[in-house]
Amino acid sequence: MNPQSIKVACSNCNLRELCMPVDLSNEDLARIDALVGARRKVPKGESLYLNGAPFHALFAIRTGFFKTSVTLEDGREQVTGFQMAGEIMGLDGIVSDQHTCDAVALENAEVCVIPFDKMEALSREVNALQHHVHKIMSREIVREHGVMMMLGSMRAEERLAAFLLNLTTRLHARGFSRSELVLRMTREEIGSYLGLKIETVSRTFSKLVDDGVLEVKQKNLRILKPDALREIVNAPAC
Amino acid sequence: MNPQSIKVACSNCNLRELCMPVDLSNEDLARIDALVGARRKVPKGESLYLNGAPFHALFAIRTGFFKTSVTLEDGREQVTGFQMAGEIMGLDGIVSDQHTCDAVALENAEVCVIPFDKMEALSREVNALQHHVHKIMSREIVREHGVMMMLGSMRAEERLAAFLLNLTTRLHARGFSRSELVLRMTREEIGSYLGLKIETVSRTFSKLVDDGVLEVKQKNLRILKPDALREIVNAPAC
DNA sequence: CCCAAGATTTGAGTTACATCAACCTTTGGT
DNA sequence: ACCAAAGGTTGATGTAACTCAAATCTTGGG
Repeated sequence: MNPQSIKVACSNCNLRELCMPVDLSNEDLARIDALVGARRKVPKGESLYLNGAPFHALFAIRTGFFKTSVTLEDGREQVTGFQMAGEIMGLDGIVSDQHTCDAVALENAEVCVIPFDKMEALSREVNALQHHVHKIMSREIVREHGVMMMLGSMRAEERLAAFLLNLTTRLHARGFSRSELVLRMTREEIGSYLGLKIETVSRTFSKLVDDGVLEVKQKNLRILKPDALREIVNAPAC
Repeated sequence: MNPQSIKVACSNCNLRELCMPVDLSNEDLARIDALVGARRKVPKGESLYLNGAPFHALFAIRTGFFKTSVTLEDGREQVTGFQMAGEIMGLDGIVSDQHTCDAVALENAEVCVIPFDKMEALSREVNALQHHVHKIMSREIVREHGVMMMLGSMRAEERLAAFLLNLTTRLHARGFSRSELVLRMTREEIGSYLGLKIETVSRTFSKLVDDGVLEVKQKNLRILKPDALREIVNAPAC
């Protein structure tokens, strides 16, 4: 198929149920189609936006994989999340009309650009869209509560187990295997996200392999005992 | 003044500029007045809502001080934030129509109850309100990025310094001193928020006192060297 | 006013994770 | 295809923060 012939339209996007409200009338759906102005390709390693960049749009990931991170003056980076197809990025920029974190593609990616002023205008008219936007932002707040719990209260093995379960859950919702996955990020990025050093991430992976919970071949993982991962998260200090 | 005579109205609320959009017409302001259904008193130690409770309203703090926290199955609690007058609580409940954290008053408090369906309806008509709500949610997301940075990348002394600077900044915006404050939370709650044990919090306070940065008398703090606190946050590992 | 329960501080010893270091593996540019 | 650079693993050692323990201080109910 000719790339140019791919219609930029939510209505025939196979991610629709992930990033758009359900139960829209055809008319409303057409209006939402009109909302998505353009697509943008982001090659692996390049940024979708950087801290300080002016904010004017949200981004819905069509394909690819991103990390977001904040950086301290002295250079310390904290990865705040990993985002995959169907997820919305850029919410951090609304409050100050500037982005306050970096969003970098971890593999070649393509995003739908959703101009925020147009989205606000349309969500005044389409109630389902309005509520959907509120839910997306609320979901992000709740997700971050989980990260805070992980960083503040869990030990290394629990953090890694929680991270892997979270990844596989989201991948499975996108039609991938529950038990096999390919990590798109480096050990260092995992460590930054989990508040651990790279050596600790590596050792914790090795321990899970020794325990027969995981198979690890580079970035390819196979989860042999998903219940063991769940036990690690729930029944910790033992 | 008779308590009953206090009018429930944003238009004459001295916190208006903290929790409401500015530059509203008198007409829009009146409609926002009508939005705030009731006030609710929350005595010290009691909850405004708990994890699992049905969500139907946001809450604007009029007086008092809250903590929010999430709890793991095994009982570990992670404090996710401390909230003071003018701040909005309950955003976590939107995504699933249930609250997903606990909100507990750390001193006698009073909140304005903002029914969420009414707020959505009005924000379809008052653009400034709509954008204000988006900003509030975005601000919370950005705040949580900062907490993640704190938990994932800072050492105990940096975390406490960042915490104190954040508190005094917010208190100062409400007309309080930049240098003196009264902690409304226990050392344990500070520790939970900062991902530290109570003994570490206590020792870190003691070190800051030894260094002449702080005076601590119970929950009363005086910041003697605010610049020293800023240096601790920015120039860490030394 | 008193006392029990809760909160805080401080000291001593322990540990999970970090740091330092060496080595191995993979990747991408020429 | 080669090689330098980047990513990853593993071992030895260090340390910030945790745990355990005891003493002190504060607070609220009767």
